[in-house]
Amino acid sequence: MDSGYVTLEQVAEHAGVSLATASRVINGSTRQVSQRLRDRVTASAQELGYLANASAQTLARNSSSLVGLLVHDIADPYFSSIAAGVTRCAEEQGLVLVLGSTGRSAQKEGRVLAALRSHRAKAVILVGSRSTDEESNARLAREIEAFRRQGGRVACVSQPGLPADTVSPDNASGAAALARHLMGLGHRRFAILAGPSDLRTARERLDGFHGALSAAGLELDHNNVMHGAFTRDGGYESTRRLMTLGTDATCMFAVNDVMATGAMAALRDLGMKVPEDLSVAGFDDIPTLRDLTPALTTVRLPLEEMGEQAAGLALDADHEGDFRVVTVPGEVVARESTAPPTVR
Amino acid sequence: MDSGYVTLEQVAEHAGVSLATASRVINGSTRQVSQRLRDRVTASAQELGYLANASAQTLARNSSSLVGLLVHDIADPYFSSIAAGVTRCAEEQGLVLVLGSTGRSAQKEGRVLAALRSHRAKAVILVGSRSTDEESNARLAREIEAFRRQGGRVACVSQPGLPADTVSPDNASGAAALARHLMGLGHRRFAILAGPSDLRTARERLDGFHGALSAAGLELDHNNVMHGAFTRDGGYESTRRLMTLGTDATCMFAVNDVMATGAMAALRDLGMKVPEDLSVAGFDDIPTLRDLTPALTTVRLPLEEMGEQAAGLALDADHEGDFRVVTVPGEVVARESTAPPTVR
DNA sequence: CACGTCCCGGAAAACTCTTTCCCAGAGTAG
DNA sequence: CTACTCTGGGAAAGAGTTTTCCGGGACGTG
Repeated sequence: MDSGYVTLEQVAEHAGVSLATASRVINGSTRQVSQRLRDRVTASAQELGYLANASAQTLARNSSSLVGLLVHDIADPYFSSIAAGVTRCAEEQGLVLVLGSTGRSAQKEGRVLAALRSHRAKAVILVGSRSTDEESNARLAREIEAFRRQGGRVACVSQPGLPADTVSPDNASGAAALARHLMGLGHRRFAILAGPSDLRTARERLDGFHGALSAAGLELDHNNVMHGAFTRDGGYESTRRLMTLGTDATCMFAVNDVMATGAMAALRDLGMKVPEDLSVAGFDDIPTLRDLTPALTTVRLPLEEMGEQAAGLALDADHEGDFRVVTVPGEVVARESTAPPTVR
Repeated sequence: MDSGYVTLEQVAEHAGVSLATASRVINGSTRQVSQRLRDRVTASAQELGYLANASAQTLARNSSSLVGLLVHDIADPYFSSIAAGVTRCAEEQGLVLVLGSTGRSAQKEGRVLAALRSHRAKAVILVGSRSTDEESNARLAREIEAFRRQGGRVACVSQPGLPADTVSPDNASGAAALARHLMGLGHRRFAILAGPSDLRTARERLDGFHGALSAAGLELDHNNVMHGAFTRDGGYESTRRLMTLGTDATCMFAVNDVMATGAMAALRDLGMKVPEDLSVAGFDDIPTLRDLTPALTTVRLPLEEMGEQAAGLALDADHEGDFRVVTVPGEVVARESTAPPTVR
């Protein structure tokens, strides 16, 4: 019961070959090794219970098997769904996933990125849109460049515009399609829970929705657009505020499902019925939230697949050219939370 | 604009000191370095943009700043909540979190554990109960031992009985308290969605609930205990099965919230009203599921805190004695999904 | 003033791999 | 039969840190 480590040198000695040969057998390099020695080495490794020292390998190869995943909040089902896709993909390739939860802090993000660089991570996947603040985006772009210069690959989800491969939902089109669907039900006056005004994803969904209304000749009353946090509680708060101020809307669009969840809770607390008193629609189609009642009309995004795709982009080593952008369409899913407006 | 790396040697040269001195300054070893040299080194490091090579450090120190977190499924809100707590704690200590999603496969679990060993991870946190299968538990125990022999620390959440520090919810007491609460409402005949029969957590909750019923002189009809998957769909399926077979229960206990969610969906699809036709209670109090209607009566567990506590146990370096067990009490939260039984 | 002690700087070994370079032997073409 | 090319094995040079060990100077004591 030795408590120490078995090194490759010990394996080599046990097998009666040189260190070089042992290394070539264990990691399957380009060089050939005769079947005889090959068997001897694998048998010895097996017998001694050899486990390679990952840091030594990383040091020697100057490249590790680590892959980074940066999300804002892993407890948010939006991110955890994407994370599940990334995990699956990383595991398939025998890579080790490093999870960073940044809480939307650019500083934390920088720290994690530096740690990944310091570990010579093979790739990093940045999930979730940053602010539209030019300066912090520029800093992020620089960090990405530094990462890439060191031989790492970078992919983003939901953050187009960065110097990296990107998987991005078509927020504008999805929101526009949703708007058209809702207009088709007969709605003419909308309220929007628009999330933070400087968040790219929120902004695109708002603009897409707004654009479709305009195209149909409808105005969007400024008083009906509420900005607030991109969370369940943000949706709750914004809705209460909206209702306190009063609104003539017959339908409310929350730019993501968790905000819509908060909205429905607020309406319930206010004694309003969805969809009878007000229709509510969201965006994302978070799996865990599909069991809400009334079931939420929303725009479905294949979150897990998006995670897988991003991982695929980041790990597809032999691509060198321009940055690829995969646009993921959203699909309107009509459920019970929306209905034709009640005639008053 | 060099595309390469800055090494400590370059920093040392730039500062006009030896490699040893530079190392002592940068990582703050036990040895003293004069203020003068200290300043010179930090200035040089700053100026050159030095970033330590983590694998070289790991190799030299034989210990890394990696911490592993093993969950069954990161998309499950139970695990992602706990993960959020662990992440926070790890980040505070400047550690890098490695996420492994095992999908309840002992084999995958073994692979991730080996990877962590190979990286000389400082600690690993195993979340979620394994099966009650003796053999796979023994194998896991051996892996844990191997990990610890290499100097790593181990903590578990919800998996007592392993040779490691443990944070464990008091499943039996929580379920018993819930049972008493439901009996207090007037229920006498219960149905139970019991999850997999070989899953420790599920079993404990079932036994705790059952025990409280027995203590009150109530029988639990075997036909009213449904085993099935520990998931939303498992809950859905089990409920449909139960209803097809027919039941005299007035109240249903699902051993976790996600199963309860599936149960409520199934009841809705069958045209039954909760709680009028049947009361439903769950366990865990998953934050994302708090907005279900009717709101779910459940047993609240402080999931994020549990994650933090586990991380705390695993990272509290100067504890050497026996395995510590932190038992986390659950608190019954009465909501709308349960009500006194309707007199028929 | 001689001697021991302390403090701090540097040289070099150690950590465990990968990979380059060299070499011996076998096979092949002329 | 010579000269050349392959093939596969081994020695050794890295990769970037940490840490041990050694030594020189300052300081205090007798």
